Amino acid sequence: MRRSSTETKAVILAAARERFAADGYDKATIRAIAADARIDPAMVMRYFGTKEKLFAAAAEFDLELPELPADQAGVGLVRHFLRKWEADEGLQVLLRTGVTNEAAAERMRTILGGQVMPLVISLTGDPERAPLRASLVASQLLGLALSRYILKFPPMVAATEEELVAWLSPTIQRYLTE
Amino acid sequence: MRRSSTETKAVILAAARERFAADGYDKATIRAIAADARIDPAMVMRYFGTKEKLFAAAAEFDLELPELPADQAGVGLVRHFLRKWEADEGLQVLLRTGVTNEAAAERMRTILGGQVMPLVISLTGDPERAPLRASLVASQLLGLALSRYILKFPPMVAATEEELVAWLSPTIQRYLTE
DNA sequence: GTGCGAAGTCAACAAGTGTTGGCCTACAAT
DNA sequence: ATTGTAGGCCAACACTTGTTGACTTCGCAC
Repeated sequence: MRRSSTETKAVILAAARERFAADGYDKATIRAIAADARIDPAMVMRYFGTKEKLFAAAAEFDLELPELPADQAGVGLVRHFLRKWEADEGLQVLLRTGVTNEAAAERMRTILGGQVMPLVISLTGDPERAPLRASLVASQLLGLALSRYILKFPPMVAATEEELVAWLSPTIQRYLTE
Repeated sequence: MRRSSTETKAVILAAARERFAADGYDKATIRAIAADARIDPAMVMRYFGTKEKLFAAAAEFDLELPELPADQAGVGLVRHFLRKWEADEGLQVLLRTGVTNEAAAERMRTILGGQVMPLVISLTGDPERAPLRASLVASQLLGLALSRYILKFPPMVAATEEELVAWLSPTIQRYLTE
């Protein structure tokens, strides 16, 4: 039984996302990805050309930040971030490899500048301090993901979504409005 | 000109720290470390046995958290963390590889439990919520390091120590006392 | 000077990596 | 039934990695 070209490409991409998210760029082997997709490693090269290009495709990512009332931005951002992380492997892919890979780090900077900053500007109407505000917000949210999902600090793993929202949202709110 | 055994071992360890901090465990090659130390790769093995053991030695780390008056803990912790990061490569070594290496992640959990938590307990006198409080503090401080030193978000890189202390210390203070 | 042990080098290994090119083989159109 | 083509596989390449063991050389004690 044979798969269509687009089908196979999608299967490979899904397997790649999973592996990159779980293991990071270097430890996610073309052979391992191919095995997950039940396919020969050569096919991965045929469809994506190169491991770097495969990663670029797997790291495609949109935060899909919602419009938010300014006084609930903190709560909304923390909750949205947590749900996005758990629903979409893209963020984990980027964080897992951005730490040791300049291209992935650059991608995260681009997301900060292209997706987070515009929201902060529209929320605060203050283009001057928006870059710093956006970075501070990102620092706390990425720190959350790091300690809960990557380093797995036990209290962060045990905490519920609502507890985390309650603790972190005032921080985010202050970074946006103070 | 020949070096003594202990001298050589120290030179290797210093080179290893630098490489592990800059590149992470996998990309920091025994050969690269040896070249930095102007020595044959075989010597590294002779002195440390194995790459894993060399890493364990290079990742030895003490936060050296100071005693702090409870009402200035936020300011003190942020400032101490920033200075410690810049003075000692140990933290960078751990963060750069903890993201894709379970042993290093475990080490960070140990530091959280063995060094941060005790301070939080002595600061708050509340052993019940100390684990969560300590984790929240760590999440913001590690997020800071991540965005400033690893991902290099431009506004975080440009900010001065005092600006960062001013922004982050209320957060830390609240995680400790609220 | 002669040894001898410690400090250092060299060459090679086995395993794993991304990547390539040639070869099959199923399937739909003719 | 034949055949062309697109999907798939296999074996091998060139290279890098950690690691090993045999060999060399320096410098001090006698």
